[in-house]
Amino acid sequence: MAGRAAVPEVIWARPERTGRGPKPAFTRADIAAAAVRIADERGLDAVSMRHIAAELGCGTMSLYNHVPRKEDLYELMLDAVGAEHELFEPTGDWRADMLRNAAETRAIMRRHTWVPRLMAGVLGFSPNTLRYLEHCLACLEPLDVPAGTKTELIALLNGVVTTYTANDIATVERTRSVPWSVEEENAVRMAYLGRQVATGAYPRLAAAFAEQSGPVDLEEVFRRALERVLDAFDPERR
Amino acid sequence: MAGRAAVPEVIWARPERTGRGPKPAFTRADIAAAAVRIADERGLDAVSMRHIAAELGCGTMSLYNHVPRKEDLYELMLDAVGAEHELFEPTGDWRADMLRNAAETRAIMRRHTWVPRLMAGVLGFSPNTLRYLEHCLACLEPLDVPAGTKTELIALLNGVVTTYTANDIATVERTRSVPWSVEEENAVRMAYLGRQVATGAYPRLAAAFAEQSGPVDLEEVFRRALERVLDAFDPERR
DNA sequence: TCCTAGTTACGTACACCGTACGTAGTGCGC
DNA sequence: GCGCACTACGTACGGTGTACGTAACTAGGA
Repeated sequence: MAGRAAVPEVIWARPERTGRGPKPAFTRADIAAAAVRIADERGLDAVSMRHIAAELGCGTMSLYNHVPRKEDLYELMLDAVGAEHELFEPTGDWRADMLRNAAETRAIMRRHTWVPRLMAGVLGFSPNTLRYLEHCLACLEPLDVPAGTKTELIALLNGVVTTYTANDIATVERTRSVPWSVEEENAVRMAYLGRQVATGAYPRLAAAFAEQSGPVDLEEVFRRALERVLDAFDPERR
Repeated sequence: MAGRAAVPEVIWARPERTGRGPKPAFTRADIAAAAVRIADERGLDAVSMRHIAAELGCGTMSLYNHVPRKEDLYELMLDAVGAEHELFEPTGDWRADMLRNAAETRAIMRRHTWVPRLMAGVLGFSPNTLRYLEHCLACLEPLDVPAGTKTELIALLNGVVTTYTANDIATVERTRSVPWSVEEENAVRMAYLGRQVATGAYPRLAAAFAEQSGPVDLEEVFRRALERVLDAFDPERR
């Protein structure tokens, strides 16, 4: 152990202010809000310490008094958008409540298309994440299964929401700083896919393509996936 | 449209070589292999054009003759590890076959801990992805549901595998270039979580914590999640 | 056969990134 | 009132992706 660097504390365990010295010109929340604003408007890659500082009208290095590392900034950002979850009063219908939670998560991700990318790298138990977890458990109160199963349900459902929504918005986030539109990029990718399938190298895939008439309703696909997951945990449906 | 930049072709649609000029000193596959090697050994953040060039013993800018943008490199990397999927002969038991596919995906991600992070940003229909998709459809041949439902099953299952495995390995990837160990970082995070739960602010979460006796077997949790998803699509189980 | 056009390889250069470090000034706790 | 812990911030360093220019090379058309 001797000589080894100590593990820094989680950002949430670090006190925002200790009392001594000049009054800070901005708070941790200000920084997070600025970062979120930048990510929303100009994409996640535009979230640099310099840009945040510019947005806040302060020097770049001042930020490090509030946020020790950039990775902590990412946790702040995720926590900030986590606050957008409405922690409504559970209705007693756990399926409906969880569907509502899922819909809200999806909506949040649509508003902040960079969220899935950050979630893939950060395992955060931020205050708002914990609050949301607790809220989900409250919604699941009527469900008569062990608590461990409930957390598994929450994890599974959140995972499905994330991956499904991430696929929808991946192109949006990618084409952020590029001189062509999302639709154009999608068209190119779909054209390639169509050409590949047409070669005959993927017969079953081709059949699946041929089967579908008209455009897929992504919202409907999403809804079905959620229902399936909920079914898998519903004692009355098995 | 006039004056607008054209959308570049998907990397897979670009021919590897057109015939004129000097013989290339390395191939696209060489670049992908070098990138994967670096990512495995030193983490995804170490995958820079300069490092790849050093690994290949060539100039940095030479790479751009083979890979127009770095994002394309990411697609190459994902396709390269996609080749590690064993496309076995379907047994006729679609559940067993899909479980095997899922286990392989999980194993691949454990070998290449950077995969989830890349998958969150790249929507790729690379050759190996298409082959894997076709293979999954072959495994699902005995399942008597519409083709659309089968693709939904594949998507849902892959999503679950990704999110579950990503959570396991997120810390591994994060602590790559940092002077403390994964265990130490996890300990700090868990300590914080324990402290928060102990405050009493999250009673249901606390109850869930108290309920579990002994450490959770992540592998078992994973297996259960898969079974649940498969159940949701199994006509004989509903 | 030779010429030329398209490709490859590669060095230089630029704008940008995270952040280590040093300095100056502020205001709470003793 | 003093000291010290804290804030703010400028400078600088080593890294990044990649635009651009140049030289060498080779296949196809004359």
